[in-house]
Amino acid sequence: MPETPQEILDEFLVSRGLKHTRQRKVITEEFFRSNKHLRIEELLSQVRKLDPSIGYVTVYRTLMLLKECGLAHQRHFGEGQSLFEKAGDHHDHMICIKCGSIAEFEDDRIEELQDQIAKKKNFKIVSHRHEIYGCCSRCQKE
Amino acid sequence: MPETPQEILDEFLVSRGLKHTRQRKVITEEFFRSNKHLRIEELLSQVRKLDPSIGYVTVYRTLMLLKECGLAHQRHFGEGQSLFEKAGDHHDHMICIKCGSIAEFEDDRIEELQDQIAKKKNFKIVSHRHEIYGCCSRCQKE
DNA sequence: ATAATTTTGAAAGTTATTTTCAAAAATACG
DNA sequence: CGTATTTTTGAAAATAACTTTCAAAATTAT
Repeated sequence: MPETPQEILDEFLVSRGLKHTRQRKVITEEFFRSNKHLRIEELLSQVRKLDPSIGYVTVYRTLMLLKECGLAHQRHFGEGQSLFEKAGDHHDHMICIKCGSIAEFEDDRIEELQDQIAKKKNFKIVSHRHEIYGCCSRCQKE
Repeated sequence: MPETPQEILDEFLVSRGLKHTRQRKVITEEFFRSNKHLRIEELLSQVRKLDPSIGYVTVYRTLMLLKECGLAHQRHFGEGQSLFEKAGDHHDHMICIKCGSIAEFEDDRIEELQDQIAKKKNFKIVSHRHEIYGCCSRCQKE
């Protein structure tokens, strides 16, 4: 029952008549091995250490697949490139505007209040994003 | 003391040695007259009803000025173009993923919880974004 | 093996801005 | 008020960050 990401991806590929490739395997493994928020370019350079022939587009497409089968989330913090993170238990983000570091937080009380607000307007929540921007403790010292 | 947006912009222009132009006046007035979230293109077409010679770039640049002097906020909901809204009392957004309508909400209890979370990590909040995505009551009926 | 499909990587195309540049407008100066 | 100086403007070119296209290469089916 607790399938690994690779197994979930495999099933997804089969269910869609898609193929198994060396590139998809390497990219997926690298993505799940690293546990940070990654830009496409970052994952690309990690993956190229293992196989220099892999191109940007393949990493991009593989991340789209991971998103489609629910194994990854794409985040757009501030401007610029988006970041991808492993799907897992829910959490929100606290982003330092100086160093770019990202801390995660979670608070059931906030989720509860959100639900109340939505219910009052008869709005059906599909997802949400809650990001706190500011200065992390390390950067405040400088 | 309670200066109008135009006055605040004027002071800002003077303080930076910038000039007063007919275009800036029209664009700013239109922006503050309408009270929705506006795309650059939307504001452009409103403004062109008053002066068809005004170009996209001037609207864009004027909005950047309004942002710089704190009179406007730029929002990036989902993908696509960004929206600009008047700065004013704080509120967050509830966005319908079907029709794109935007409702505003505000909840001091959530703000309070946020502050608590930040304090615990010794994080100094500068701003935040909190967006709820889902289906508005009207779209649910279809 | 061979045929039928899907993938891949490079290059071209998109979208939404941003920047550049020469002409036009605004303020400063005499 | 005219002229000089600087800033603006609008059109067009440039960027950033994807997204799509296409012919060659890799997979899977037969």
